[in-house]
Amino acid sequence: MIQKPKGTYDVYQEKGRKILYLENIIASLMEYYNIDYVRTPIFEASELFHRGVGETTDIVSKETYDFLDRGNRNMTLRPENTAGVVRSYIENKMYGEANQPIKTWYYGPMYRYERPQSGRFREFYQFGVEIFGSNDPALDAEIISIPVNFYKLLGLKGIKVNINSLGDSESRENYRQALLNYFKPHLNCLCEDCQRRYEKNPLRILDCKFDANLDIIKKAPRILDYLNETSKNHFLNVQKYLKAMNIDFEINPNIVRGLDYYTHTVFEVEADIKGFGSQNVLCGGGRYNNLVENIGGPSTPGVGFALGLERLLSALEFENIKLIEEKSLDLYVIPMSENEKEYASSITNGLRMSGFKIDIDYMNRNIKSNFKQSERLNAKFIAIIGEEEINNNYLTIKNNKTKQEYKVKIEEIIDFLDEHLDHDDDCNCGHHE
RNA sequence: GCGCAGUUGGUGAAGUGGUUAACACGGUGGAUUGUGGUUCCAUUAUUCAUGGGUUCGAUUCCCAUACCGCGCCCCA
Repeated sequence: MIQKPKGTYDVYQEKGRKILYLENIIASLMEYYNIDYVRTPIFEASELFHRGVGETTDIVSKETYDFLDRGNRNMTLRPENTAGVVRSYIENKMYGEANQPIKTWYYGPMYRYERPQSGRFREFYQFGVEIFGSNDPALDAEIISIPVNFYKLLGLKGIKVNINSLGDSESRENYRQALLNYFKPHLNCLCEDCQRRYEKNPLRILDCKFDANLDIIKKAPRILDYLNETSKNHFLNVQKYLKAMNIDFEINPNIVRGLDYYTHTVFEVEADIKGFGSQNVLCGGGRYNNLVENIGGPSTPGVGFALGLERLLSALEFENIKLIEEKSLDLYVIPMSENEKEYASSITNGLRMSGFKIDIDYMNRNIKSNFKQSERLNAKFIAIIGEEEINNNYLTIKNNKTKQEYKVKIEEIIDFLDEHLDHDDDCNCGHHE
């Protein structure tokens, strides 16, 4: 048996409908924000991610799907989409457009070679927004508002917004030095992972679950004390706008993010749901004012976020949020025998083109099984087509709920269905029978 | 990359070193030759992830591989 690759999954039936529904919500939400859709290739030159995401990040150093194409070019399946969107922004010279800032959203699969576990796949889908050309702190707040509003729209309750600031390059570098100096004499008190972090990304030490209770960690210098005046003001303003939008947040100085490109605001939205597993960060993002320049464009500020669809779906499931209604049909067509199938096909096709949801038996079931099938399909009406119906130009249509039967003339079927389907079955207003 | 636990039909699953692999749901056919959702009957895994090994014999024991699940690292 050929199996699907590790860490991937198939989408079908119920799950497929759910995902299509979410995709529609995303697209219409983005219209409200006046954000344009952007789509970039699933693979890019490997160098893009090395320069964009950062050579030293785990994502690039050990999690990418790399391959050599037939022209011996180094290619990588995108592990995230920010670098790709920035490349597209530069390559298409969007920085020159009149319409600034440039607001873009994307949705699609990302690839990371990791051990799968709860809420983590090798192929996973992200919805994200990237906005270029403005350093306005109000925009940082707008970015944070998108996932918050999206989750709210879906009815997801247990979410928590954590924000922090890494400051501009100057502040960030000062702080890094301070941390290195601070931890140097205590290195052997830290766990193995943290000793490695000391070399690679000292900010991460603060985030360690293992060492979290050590005094050295608790008393470590705090980034917020190292922000210069500009960075401090930016961060205060972001908070001001968040409050104006009524978005609850917490300042968490330990959020540093694993991607190298962040400056100023960084944030995470986590599922604050008891028992929800360890992969509880549903969304992450922040400002990246140096990224466009690093990738080779003009110095341009940017800010964005990405959220994972799989984690969102499992959070919704965990909170018992249904999203979609049960599938249903307007009419299920039952030909009595082989002789009526041609006629039944013609009726079915006509009604579909008139906007009804119709299906018909293709298993040549006996009538009893077909009635069962109509229930499985949640059909509101059943049409039985036999010799008598064909000869006399009518259909026997049965309301699957009330069991009432009607003989409906062929030319009146559309009117009949219109009339009976408009009024929902559980409407008790008494205006119609 | 590391650690732990799993893998039996369409589904949920029980089970044992030895030729019938329980039970339930679902599916199909019938009792009812054009009206079901109840009931009853029949049928539904030559096979227990894959490949090796031990054995007279393995789905059951051992090893390897694959995949799934959970955790670490990291991230969405």
